[in-house]
Order: sequence, then structure tokens, then C-alpha cells
Amino acid sequence: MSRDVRVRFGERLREVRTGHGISQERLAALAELHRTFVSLIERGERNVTLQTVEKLALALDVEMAELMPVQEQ
Amino acid sequence: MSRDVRVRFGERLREVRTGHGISQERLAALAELHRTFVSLIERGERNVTLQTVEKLALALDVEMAELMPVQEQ
DNA sequence: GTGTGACTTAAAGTCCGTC
DNA sequence: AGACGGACTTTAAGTCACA
Repeated sequence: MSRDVRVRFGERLREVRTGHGISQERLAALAELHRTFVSLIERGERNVTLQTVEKLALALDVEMAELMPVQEQ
Repeated sequence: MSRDVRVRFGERLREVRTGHGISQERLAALAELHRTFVSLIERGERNVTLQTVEKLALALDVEMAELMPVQEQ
């Protein structure tokens, strides 16, 4: 069984965000999301919707697909 | 301004589902979702969560990223 | 700069049905 | 096989104070 998609997405988001060298606060501002909400997402405690994924992707200037975790065995 | 992510995702899902030659009802059963919900999604009336995207991807045997719509101008 | 618990309200998702 | 409606339950969105 694969780990929770929330956790895998959170890890993926953190990878991309740190790869861009920006803070959670900065990402939150760019995506027009609350700072604590970004924190919750990266810790795998929120099962985000596609609209939130889109906001994050636009803020990070990547395709939504790039934020998707890969299926695990 | 890009069209709503819900509409774009619904179109993408329908493409992949019909590409697999299965009905909404069959997809719903495979993904353990309700047939009415799959209908709502394909019509762009639901902003699905990552857990739902994962269920659909597993049911269709594709990566979650393959169900993601591409950013429009 | 980030983690966390608690909270309200908006929307996801279910289940019955008809056309 | 799929669109659509109504009523319902559950959960995400979004925010706050505080650590």
C-alpha cells in the first residue's frame, strides 16, 4: 500500500518550493494562500483540491503535473 | 485568463476514460466513487481533491500527472 | 520562518431518484 | 450510458493565536 497522497504531495511541493529557493511565506503570498495553509499542505495534513494545486503551480511557474507525486508500489 | 481548472480536468478525465473504452459507471466502480460524482467531475462541476485524483488514476492505470490539465494562456 | 490546535463556512462527496 | 435534482454527511478552505 502506498503512503497517503497528502504526504506524497506535501513532499513534492516542498521539493519544488525549496528548489526555487523561496520560503513558505513567500510561496503563500505568490499563490494568494495563507502561510499556515501552505505549512499544513507540506506536512501532509491537507487533502488539497485542484484549485489549490493550480494556485501553487502558477506561483511556482510549473505545470500542475510537475507537482503530482508518482505512484508508489 | 484560463478556463476553470474544474472544466479542464473534467475534459482531461473524459479523454482518458473514453480512451480506455469504459463507461462512467464502470470507472466509478473501479475507483470506488459514485457514478453521479464521476458525472459531476466530467462536467466540470466539482473541484476534486488529490485523493479523488489518485483513485481515478489508479482505476485508469495512469499516473496522476497524466490526468492534470495543461496550463492555458 | 515554520509547526500546531482550534475554529467557522463553504464545498466535496454520497445516495436516492427521474428523464 | 449519461445528465440532472434534492437532501444529506463529511471534509477542505481559510484564518487565528501561540509556541
